[in-house]
Amino acid sequence: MPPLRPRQQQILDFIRAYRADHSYMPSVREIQAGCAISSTSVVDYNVRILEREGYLRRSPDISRGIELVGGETEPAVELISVPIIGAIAAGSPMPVPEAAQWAAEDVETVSLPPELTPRQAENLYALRVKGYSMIDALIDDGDIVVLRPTADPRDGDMVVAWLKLEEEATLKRFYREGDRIRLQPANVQMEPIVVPAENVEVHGKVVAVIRRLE
Amino acid sequence: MPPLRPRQQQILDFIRAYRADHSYMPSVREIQAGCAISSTSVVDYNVRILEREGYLRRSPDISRGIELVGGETEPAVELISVPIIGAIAAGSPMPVPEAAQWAAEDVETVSLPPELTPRQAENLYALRVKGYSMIDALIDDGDIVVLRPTADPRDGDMVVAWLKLEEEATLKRFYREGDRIRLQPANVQMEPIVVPAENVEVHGKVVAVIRRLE
DNA sequence: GCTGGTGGCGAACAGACGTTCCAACGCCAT
DNA sequence: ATGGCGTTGGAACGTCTGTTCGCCACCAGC
Repeated sequence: MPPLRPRQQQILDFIRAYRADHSYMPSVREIQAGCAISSTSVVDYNVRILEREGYLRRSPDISRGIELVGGETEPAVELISVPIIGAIAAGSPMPVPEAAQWAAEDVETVSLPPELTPRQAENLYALRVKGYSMIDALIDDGDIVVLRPTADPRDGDMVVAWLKLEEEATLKRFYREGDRIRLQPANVQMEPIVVPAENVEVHGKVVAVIRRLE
Repeated sequence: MPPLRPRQQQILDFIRAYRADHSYMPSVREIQAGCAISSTSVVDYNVRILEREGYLRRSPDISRGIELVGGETEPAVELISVPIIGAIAAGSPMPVPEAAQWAAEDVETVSLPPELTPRQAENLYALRVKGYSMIDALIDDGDIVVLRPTADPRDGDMVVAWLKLEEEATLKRFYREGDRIRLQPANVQMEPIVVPAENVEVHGKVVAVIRRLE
């Protein structure tokens, strides 16, 4: 980006400052007054340059339709809220994500920062881990695992698997091996388990793990 | 707050949905079209009620001057940004947080959601874990550990400890035992190590661990 | 019946607002 | 000078947009 002219920098600063006080963007005439410019056309002229240089975007013919392109435009859309719909523990029945639970008001939620948000962020849900049965997946008691529903995971994905016979939920890396499935602990020191495909029910794949200490 | 009429709920939902797609607020006529209302006066009538009930605020005579009153006006204060000032691995020198690094522009950062933010959130920094040497603390290669500087941790805190003799950084729970210090792995199956206090340098305590898969 | 309150409808008004056009100014190389 | 170029000023145009006003449908209570 080439350096901005004083006028353009002034206008950009004004827009940023305006945003701190209002939830909407300034109009051309407010920018004019705020920067002591004598004509709206000068504002339009310079805003047009700012748009060309990539500092902001405009929606034509829409009042106050300026958008700052920098990160701080809409943090709300970047911080997605994920419901913690239950707990997961070996031997306990697996909570299944149901749309009915999502709407409930009293469900605890975690917010995912942008860095943790997966590309496909729909229908995410979270589970709180109870006990130490997931320790071979490097998951501690109390950790939050964020999941995306998948019935058909790819090899190497970390999935939450329900072993029907053993009636046990487990968190492992998933590998298909013919008609059997190898579930590999994340901890390299530990041995994998291999089970028939029909004994495994994959509920979702892990997209993030969050541990809060202190 | 009294329950909203269907029309008002519909309008409120539309405004919230609109907000996800645009950085500006909808005009009365856009609400009209989006809610299949045949007159702008109906929109005005119901928006006026929504304002009276406290669901939103309006700036008179200002285009698109609706503001949602709900929490998402200033999410910036809830989402704190933590710099990732380096990597941590056994045998490599410990990165020390320095103010100089914080201001640097090219430092990668993580954002902590409100749920992860500790009560005392000042001078936080983060390290990216390299290798599998922290696996007994349930920390995987690539994990992000968020730290708060502490020279004097309390028993049971998970700390970043630098073993001077071994020239090794490690992540363990910290217990004082007379003039020695016991460093207890988070993984209960593993044995603690006990070292003289003068051989240990505590750099910070872990307040969160973030693991991103996929 | 009459009445008042609620909610919807359509049209019109007035101001807010983006956009355009043209003249003029300073600056610099020709 | 002379002309091109970037920038400013002033004004007007046309649309966008909030607001208002009158009218109607429905319903409950008198």
